[in-house]
Amino acid sequence: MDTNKTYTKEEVTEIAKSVLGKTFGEINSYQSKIDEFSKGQFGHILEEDVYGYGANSSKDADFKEAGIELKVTPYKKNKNGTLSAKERLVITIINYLEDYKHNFYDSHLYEKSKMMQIIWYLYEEGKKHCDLKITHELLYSYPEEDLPIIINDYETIIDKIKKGKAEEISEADTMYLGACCKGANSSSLRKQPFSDKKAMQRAFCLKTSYMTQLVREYIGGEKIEKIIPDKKAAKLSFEDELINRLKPYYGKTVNELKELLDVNTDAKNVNELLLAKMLGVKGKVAQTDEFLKANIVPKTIRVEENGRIIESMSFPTFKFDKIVNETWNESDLYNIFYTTKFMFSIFEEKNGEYVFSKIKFWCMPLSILNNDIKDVWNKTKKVVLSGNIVKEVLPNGKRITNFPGMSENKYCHVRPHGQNANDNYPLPTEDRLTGLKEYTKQCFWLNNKYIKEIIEQ
DNA sequence: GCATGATCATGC
DNA sequence: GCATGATCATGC
Repeated sequence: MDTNKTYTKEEVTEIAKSVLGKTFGEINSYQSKIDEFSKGQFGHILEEDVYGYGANSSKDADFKEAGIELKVTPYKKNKNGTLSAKERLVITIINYLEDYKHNFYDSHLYEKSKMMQIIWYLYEEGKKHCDLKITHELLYSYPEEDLPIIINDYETIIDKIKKGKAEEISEADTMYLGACCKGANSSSLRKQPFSDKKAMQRAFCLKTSYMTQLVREYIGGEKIEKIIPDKKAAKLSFEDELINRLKPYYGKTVNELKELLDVNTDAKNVNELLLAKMLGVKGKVAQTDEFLKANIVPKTIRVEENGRIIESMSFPTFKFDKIVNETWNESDLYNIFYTTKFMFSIFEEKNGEYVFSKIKFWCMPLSILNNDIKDVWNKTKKVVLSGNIVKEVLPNGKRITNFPGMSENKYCHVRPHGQNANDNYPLPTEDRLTGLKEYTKQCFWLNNKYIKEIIEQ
């Protein structure tokens, strides 16, 4: 193997093109050994067998002369025919003790990501790794319209390190560039410069939601509407820019907004339509380039005249046989809160009419996620696993359960969420009291009182 | 008044 | 058919 091989930019891409349509089994030189190889091997096979250099995690770029980093990454086809990235694209480990000294263009992150030769393979469940096929490649550098957001993300992460809060950095804090936890236990704890608290090791990454849009754009050929097409001209961060655009509408009633924006409907999703109009979006706000890439989920919140928020906020139902077989960090609940930023549109009741009062961006603080929310999840798992779901059946047929209720935890609870009580998922353990083998679909809800606290912060 | 179980309505 | 957001019903 020639470890001194150097390539030009063109050669790197030319070689990437030469493996399109091939499986990993076809391109590796010792196929007999790798019917089943580990996940980290995908990149090594490209590095060693295709480009002919040794595995490399040094500070230099993979192709130093060309200034290019090689990235091999999976995508998948969803049941509904759409494409998604299978995972986030990890760029480089964050060095808490050093990275805060550098601005974006001066950073190790930029060095490792300013130009990346991305090679995509199609992940298919149940297939052997050697049978997975490489299908697309892209010589990628940050698009001009994404760069201001990525730089702002970098600064957000660095700011948290400077504030001595490295242990609180969540992927949902930022939009496209995330800081994801690397390592599962206390052996992955690292020192940080401005606090005595140790923080979990983290890496800079392009978020899964960002990679999904890249896949849909380059592999799927999709064109997606942007809220701010020219971000270079924008002086404010994306969030502040949105708030600025919406501010003129603060304090107006729903009826005034309908009139002003020429929305003539009494449909249930009228608030969604109004928001789109206020932002000058033709389609749905949730389906714009920025919201999809950043995994921002818009939610409407209504506050009653007396200040109460009547409804708690629901999340997707969980499958009983799935939750009992997962660890906390693998769970859907953890991943929703770890990666999702919410945009709350708040409507307040005044004199019997709803007034658009403001929007607020929010993500779940890690300190709550990994304590209270985790406790509720653990208890739920235990209830399902032990078969102790039903506590009592009332004469009217209503079933009182042992799932963690609203009064047990300040932040979230578990409650039914199906078409009706007979909309069931199978149980891994028969329910002891009733002998039921399946049970009403349930989901986690954010407590209405906690939502009130969030929007008042 | 509020927690909790249940259900409706809409859109994909 | 089902997920999701919205809402109802009951009883303490």
